[in-house]
This record gives sequence, structure tokens and C-alpha cells, in this order.
Amino acid sequence: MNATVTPRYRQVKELIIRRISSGELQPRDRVPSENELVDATGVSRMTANRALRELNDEGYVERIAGVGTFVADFKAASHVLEVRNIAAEIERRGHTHSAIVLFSAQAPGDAAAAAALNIAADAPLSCVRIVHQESGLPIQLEDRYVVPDFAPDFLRQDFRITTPSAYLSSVSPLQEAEHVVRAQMPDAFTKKNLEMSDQEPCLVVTRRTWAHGNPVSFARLYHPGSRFELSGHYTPPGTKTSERHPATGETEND
Amino acid sequence: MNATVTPRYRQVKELIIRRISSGELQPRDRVPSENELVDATGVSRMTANRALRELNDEGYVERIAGVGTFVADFKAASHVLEVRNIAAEIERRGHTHSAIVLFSAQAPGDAAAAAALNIAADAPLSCVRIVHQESGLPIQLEDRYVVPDFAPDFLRQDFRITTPSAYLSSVSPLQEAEHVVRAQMPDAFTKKNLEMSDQEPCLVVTRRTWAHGNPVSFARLYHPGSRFELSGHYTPPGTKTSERHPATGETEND
DNA sequence: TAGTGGTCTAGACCACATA
DNA sequence: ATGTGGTCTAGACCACTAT
Repeated sequence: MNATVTPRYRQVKELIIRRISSGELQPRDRVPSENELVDATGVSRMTANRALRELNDEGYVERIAGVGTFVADFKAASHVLEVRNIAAEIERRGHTHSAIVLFSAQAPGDAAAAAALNIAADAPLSCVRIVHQESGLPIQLEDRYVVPDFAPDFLRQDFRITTPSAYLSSVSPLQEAEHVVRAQMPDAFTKKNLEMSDQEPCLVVTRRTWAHGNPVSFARLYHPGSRFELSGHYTPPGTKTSERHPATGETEND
Repeated sequence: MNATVTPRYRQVKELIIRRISSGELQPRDRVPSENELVDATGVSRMTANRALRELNDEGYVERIAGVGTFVADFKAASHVLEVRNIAAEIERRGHTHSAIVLFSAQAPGDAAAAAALNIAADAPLSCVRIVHQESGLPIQLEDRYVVPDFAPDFLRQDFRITTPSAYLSSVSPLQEAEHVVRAQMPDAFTKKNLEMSDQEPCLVVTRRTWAHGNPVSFARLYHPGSRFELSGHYTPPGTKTSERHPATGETEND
């Protein structure tokens, strides 16, 4: 471990990130300008510029020449995390999102959830099971487990309005995400709740998110194969994007 | 269109990218150092530094303090494109890759392929159909269409040794990629070639890649649901990665 | 006019590699 | 000893936006 001093541009970056994570700086809020950072921290303007430029590249803030630097709003923030919100996706397609809460309680999760969250098998978790609908048609069955200490008020949310994913992002910026995508046949419960036809497979996304270096949430997301797809579009930095594809499903990056 | 002059750091970046794309600079080759760029282009060292630093951040090159800057090798290059090679994935898991070429010819593709590649429905395409096996077990049926002009020698490759994806990357660095992931039941042909059981769904990845701003390749990749999954792990820049997950399938990054 | 970000320079010091 | 990348500074000019 070579514990050389942290570079000053990095110190400035972490200063800003802390203010965003703590909620002191909200989306759309103005971030100190380069000159203000020069005065406040004593670094040169080039160093302040590098800090803000990198935060911009990483999606934390948005910079407008001649105007200022601002905390990126939710849309941009979720881009950073590469974790999208099903409700936002549905609305982006011009449809209406609704949700039915099937289950909501503090209880031990199943073995896979406990293992994924690195806790004892009988430890209590905040568990919810929700069916998300796109214009009335079920499109996702969400089976989610959250470490209670991370979000003590989690179960008090109205998940018909706020999705678990959106609430968790608001509690703390997620630092890491892992997901696995599979195709499998639904069990009877899933098939019924997603109103799936016979011989229709599920697209299953298993997602785990981290905050402060620890896994804090585990989710299984079941989607009817005939009504859902994941799409992604990648362009290397510094390339002009070609014409956009007609997105027919949730965009799933990373 | 405000056609202000291109910033000098960007000109230097494009200079290096051109040398890499043209093949003049091969993976592992040494890239001109900051001081050499200062002498060669007349920019200041800070400007040369920014150009090389951004190329490093974008995955084009790898920098080692005290040693030099080098063109990123294939592993890193595919990370840039977020398009992985099935053979490399299989070998990474310690298994052996083999391939069976079912079909290989110049012929018109189907309507979807022609539309995806933006060409006339009856225009000839280089078409191949390949079954990829992991230690003898089929794991991917690849249905690929390539624009002939892009890779004239495409059909002359031995796809038992070089995968289409690997060959296409060697012809020209891919600049853009788009993919869609679906779950669907296999048709009889697919089911047979992938040795799938009854009631087993397919994970289908449809992928389109661009070069020089034009779509050049379209592929449908069918995988048996019971033997394949896509996984991804995302960490925001500047975060220490937590313990790694046991990858059981091809990593699929966008 | 004053403030913002965008870029650029010509120096500088440092830790580290190679020889 | 030389070269490399990593960082930092104190200025500078520019285009743009707001007042």
C-alpha cells in the first residue's frame, strides 16, 4: 500500500461527491464554480477545472459554459449507475406505470438473498414483492430484499408511487451494481402474476447493488419474454452517435 | 453548427487513434511519449498529457508511470467496445472452445438482417451459421451477416479457429455496438443444434456493430437458457471494486 | 461588465523505471 | 543519469451568458 498523498484534484472531487451524497447538494443545485473552488481550497484553477471536468465525465455534474456547474438530475444520475428505473422507462415510452404491492414485510429472505447480501440466513430483511404494469399490462415482477440498516424507512414507502429502486437511490447513491441476465420458464406464481401465456419464457434479471462497499440490496426481476427486452447502445467516448434505435424495452446498460 | 477550431488536445487524440485504427500502431506498441508529442506537434506538455490521459481513460492505451504509454491489447480493446468474444470467455473459464460451421456463403440475408444493415433486401451478404461449444457442449448458435465490402475476406476465414467477432475486430476497430437481449422459445432447428431439452427457453442476443459510422455486421446469438447467462458488474470511476463475483457465464457489458 | 467554463502554455517538482 | 508519467501552478485568451 503506497499511501502517497491524495492528489489535490481528487480531494476536490471527493469534497463535491460528499456534498452530493449527503444531500447537501441536490440535483439541479449549483456546484461551486472553478474560481470559488480556487478561493475555498487554495488549488489553482487548472486543478479545480480537472476536478469538475472529471465529475462531469463521470456523470455527477453537468457543466454549461458561461452559466455554471450543476448537480446532475435523476436521469443523469441513473446513467452513472447504469441502473434504470422501470417506472421512468415506461414513462419514457409514453405509457403509464402502475404497481401492485403483493407483499411487504420485515422477514428473513431466502438462502440466495441472504448469501448475496452477505448476512446470516435467518437475519431479517426488508422484503417486498411488486408487480409493475405498463399501461395496465404486467411487465415486471420485482422480488426485492434490502438490508434494513441501510434504509430503515424502506417499508414505509408507498411503492405504488415510488419504485424501490428510486427510493434506494434517494437514500444513498449506489456505488456498485452487479447483474445477471437469464432466460428461464416461470413458476406458476410468476406466470399468473405476469399474465403470461403457456410456453412463454421469462427474462430474469438478478441485480445486486452496493453502497459504502457493502451489498445493500438484492432483487430478482422477472419479465414476460414476449413483452420485454433489454437493449443497450455503446459508443466509445469521442464518437458521434449514429441514428438512434427504436427502443422497445428497458435500456439496460453495463 | 458552430465550427470552432478543434481543440489541440483533441487533435492529438485523433492523431493517435488514427494510427491505431490504421494498424500502424499495434496492440502493445509504444505510443509517443508526452515529450515526443510536444516536439512533434508543438503543443505544451499539459496538452499532450491530457490527450494521452483521456485515451487511457477511454481504454485506447495503457500508461505506466516511469515506463511509457502503450496501445491497449485485445483484452483491453474489447473492453472498450464492451463486446466480448465467446471463445475468449470460454477459455477464461478454463474450458475449451470448439466450433462447427453449419453454413457459410454469400447470399441475401433475411429481411431483418437487411433492414438492420441498411441495405436492399436482395443485396448479397456474407452469411455464416456457427455452433460454438464449451468443452463439447453447445452453448451458442451464431447467425451472422456481414456487409461484404467491409470485410471482403470474411468468408475465407476458418471459423473453427477464429470467431467471426474476433476477425471483424481485427479488420477494423468497431466504433459502435448495439444489442438487444430477449428470452424466447427456440425453433426446432435451434433446439436441436443447441441440444436443448423440452421446455427450455433461449437467451437471444441480437447485436449490431458499426464501423466508420455505418452498420457493418448483424448477429443473432442463441443460447440455451439452462447453460448460459449474461453478467455485468459496474463500478463508477474512482471506486475501489469489491470482491469479485463468480462469473458463470459470458460477461456482457454494454 | 462580470462571471462562467474551455483551453493552452511554460515552467516546475515528484516517484518511479531503465540502463 | 535519463526518461517516463503524475501532478500542480499562475498566468493567459477565448466564447458564451447573464445583468
